[in-house]
Parts: sequence; C-alpha cells; structure tokens
Amino acid sequence: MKNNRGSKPMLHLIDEMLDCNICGSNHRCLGEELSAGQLEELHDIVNTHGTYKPGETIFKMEDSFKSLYAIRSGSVKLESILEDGKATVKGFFFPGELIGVEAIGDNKYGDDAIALELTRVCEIPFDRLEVLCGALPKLQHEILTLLGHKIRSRNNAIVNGHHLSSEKRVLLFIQELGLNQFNRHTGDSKHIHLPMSKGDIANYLGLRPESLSRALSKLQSEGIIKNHPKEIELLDIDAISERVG
Amino acid sequence: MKNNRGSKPMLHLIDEMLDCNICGSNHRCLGEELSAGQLEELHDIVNTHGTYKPGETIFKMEDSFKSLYAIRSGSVKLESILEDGKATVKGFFFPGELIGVEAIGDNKYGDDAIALELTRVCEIPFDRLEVLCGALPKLQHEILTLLGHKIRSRNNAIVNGHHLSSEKRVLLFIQELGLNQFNRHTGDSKHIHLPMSKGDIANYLGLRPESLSRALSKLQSEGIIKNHPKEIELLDIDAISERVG
DNA sequence: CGACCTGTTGAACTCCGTCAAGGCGTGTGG
DNA sequence: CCACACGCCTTGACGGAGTTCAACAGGTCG
Repeated sequence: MKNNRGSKPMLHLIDEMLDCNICGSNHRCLGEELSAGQLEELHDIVNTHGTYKPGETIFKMEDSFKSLYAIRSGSVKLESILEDGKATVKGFFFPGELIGVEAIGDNKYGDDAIALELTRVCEIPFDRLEVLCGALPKLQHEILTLLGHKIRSRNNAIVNGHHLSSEKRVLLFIQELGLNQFNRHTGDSKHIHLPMSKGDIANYLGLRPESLSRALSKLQSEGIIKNHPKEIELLDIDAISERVG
Repeated sequence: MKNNRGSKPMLHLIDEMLDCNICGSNHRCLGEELSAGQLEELHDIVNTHGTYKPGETIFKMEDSFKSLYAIRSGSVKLESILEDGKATVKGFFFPGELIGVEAIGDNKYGDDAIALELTRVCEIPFDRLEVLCGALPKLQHEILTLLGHKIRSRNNAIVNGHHLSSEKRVLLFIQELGLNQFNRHTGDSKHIHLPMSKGDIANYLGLRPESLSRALSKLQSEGIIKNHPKEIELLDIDAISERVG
C-alpha cells in the first residue's frame, strides 16, 4: 500500500489511517485526489471503530441518518421491510464501498445494513463531511461523482430488470461479483465467493428462490458454471460474456 | 444565450429571475433557502435562455456533460438507446425539476433529453455550480439532498418493478402524474394530461404497448378511469388509492 | 384519398410464480 | 456417535401474468 508521506514523522494513529485509506481496501473510497494534509482533515472526522459479526446491523431503517459508513473488510447487505412485511434486498456492498448514501437528505436510513461476514467499517459523520466538502472542492466533487454514479447504476438496474431474462440477470450478477472480487484482489477469478444466501440473491434480482435455483441448475447442466453452496465456479467465461450480450 | 446582464437594467433582470425562481415554476428547484444576495449569485451562473419545440433534444446521450437544466415550462422525457438498438425511457420531467443530474461524474450525458411539448429551460453550468456550492453550504446541502432523493426514488422504482403487477404500476404512474400536476396547480385533479405517448409510458413502466393498453382498457371497463388519447380521466380516486395499496 | 403512425384487440405461447415435496448440511440433544 | 429437527436449497407440476404475433381501428398529414 502506498504512503506518500512515509518520510515525515507523524502520529502513529494517523499513519495507520492513511495506510488503510479510510476503508482498509486497496482503493480509497473517499479522498482519492486529496493532498496528504487534506486527507488528514478527512481522517480527523472519521471514526475508525466498528466491527460487526454476521447478522449484526450497522444501522437500522428506523435509525435517524447521521453517518455514512465505509466498508473496510467483510461485506454488507442493504435490505428493507415493506409495508406488507416482505423484505427486499437493495444491494450488496464490499470493501471500499460507502453505505448510507441512499439516506442522504432523509432523516432516517430507509434500510437495514446487515453484516454478511465479520465486517469492519469506518463511520463518517455526514454533517462534518458536508462542512469539509465546502472547504475541499475535490472532496465535494468526489461525493457528487459518487452520487451521480449511484444514480446511473440504479437506472441500469431498472433497465436490466425490464429487458433481461432471469438467466441474463443471474449471469450479470455473477459477472459483477467476479469483477468486484477481481478488483479487490481477493481469490481467483474463477471461484466467486458468495457471502450472502441464495435467497438474498434471488430477492435482490427480483426472482423467487426457486427461479434462481432453476437458472443456476440450467447453467450448470450446460457446463457454464458450477453451483456450490457458498460459491459459483465459472467454467466457461466466454459463454457467460456472450450470453449477457 | 449568454448572460446578458450588461444590456439590461440590472434590477429588472434580477427581479425577473427571482420571480421565476430560476425555473419559472411556483416551486424553486434550487436555492430554496438562500438569501436574496446568495440567490443572485446563483442566478449569475444561470443561462435563462432555451426554448425547444416538441421532439427537439435539449441534450443528446453522446454530448459531453456540462450543465444541468432546470425545466421552466413544458415537459421532457429522458431516454437512451441500448446497444441492441432498443430505446428505453428513463423518466418524464416537469417544471421545477432538474435534468442532467444522472450524468454527474460522467463525461457524457447517458440519455437524450427530448422536449415533449413547447419547453423552456434554464442551463446551469455544472462546474460553476460546483464552485458556488463550495461557497454556499445551503446550496451544497440542497444538491446533495436532491441526489439522495433521486437515488431513493430509483430504488423504489426497482422495488416496484419487482413486486407490483402491471396494473398497479400503471395506477401508481397515473397517481404520481396527477400529484405532480396538482402540485404545479395546472389543470384539475381528475383530468391527467399526458404529454408523452402511451408507448413511452409503457416503455418507462417496463411493459409492451399492448400490455399497457390492456391494463387501461381493463381499468376503464371497471369504471375506475376513462382512457382518452392524450389524457387519463380519474373516475374513482378512492378505488385507485386502494388498488395501489 | 391513401400512407402512416399510434393505439387497441384477439389468440397462442412462454417465462416465471406458486404450491408442494423432498434433499442436504448443520447444529443440538439424547 | 447417531437421531432428529430446522434452514436453505433444489426439483417437479401447474397456472397465470405478460409477451409475441397478427390484424385492425382511428387520427393526422402528405
């Protein structure tokens, strides 16, 4: 991991924070273009603590919105309970990603954030982040970019939901998970680890568990993937790319 | 097309701008909480010009992203052409709303913005807006809130797409159009004007034109709505509310 | 008038949801 | 250590909502 201030003597704590790039992943989730001094300002407002066991919630939907959370390790699902009592999984998040942004401008988080594995996060108080954004144009730009990207990604999900068959959505999901895993340099690119349950995946994709199971079974019978309990093995990557179009 | 501040009496110009609240609607789409002086700063970066006839594009998907556009009057649809050549309608926008926000952080608009009626817009150069946000915390907060709200709205669309039948989605759409129209104090609340084609509505809702037509016919046969060429007439508002749940 | 576009209607089909049963892995208690 | 129960996943059979294909109606514009 790079540290462009290695020569200067610093407080050990700050050093550690710089090292973890706020979130502990290879990619900094925030402050990518800031100078060392500016980055320090950002670190000053971040609470690095926060470790959650599988199933524990980082925030609940009825909690009042106060902070964003940068995921340092592990993984998180966002889900909410609808009026009719049904749960809907809104997304899965991995190291380097920010959760809580969906709640910006609202007074409550609209979702439960649930750790899927042993998960460490940084808490970033939003009011302090806003103030800092006013002082650091690059940070402001970064947040705006991140939100814009999020909107585009949600729009894409809508379009995919409308135009793609269940099989294609499943393959696209697997592909994205694999890409994500590849970018984080965890595991090899053929074995996609699934920290979440198949039921959660189905829910996220807008399918019944049975439909997801059938899609996976079909893909396995065609020799494209191998379906393991907590893992998808990619047997024919070209066929996957071809099928998602 | 430029800010021709020098060529007009200054007070008159500012007065006119204040009057139109940037976008010409009753609701200010930006600068809601700013003081008069701050609002003036905002107006300084806005180009008020821009009139488009039905079918004309305000920006194209391949244009490089430079500005947001506040709709002053008329209506706009956002659509994009997918790789396979199919068009997908991403949304409909009305006076007081901002378009272009989906492109923030990207170098191109990903959509075509097409006027549905005679439409007037204000152009807000995004780089200048960013600078101004750094100076005006309330404006920054407003933009962030707006983006957060957008993300939530897109998430809701996904959930609705997964959980609601075509009939419910159609009713929800009509309901939202009506609410929108009501908030803008245009027309009465029983006659919902449709500036876009039925085909566009179907596309937006992820349906085939035939399916939308069938849904509307069914609702009409049940005495809940009346289906006109460019208008939906609401006959039984209670039944509508009840059906969308 | 005829060409054309949008919207509507009918009939057959298909994908996915629903309902029901059973398999498999894990944890617990006898 | 095995028996059993409980979740989670899988498989099968069936039905229904929405798509597809095709024909047609109604308005608009040359």
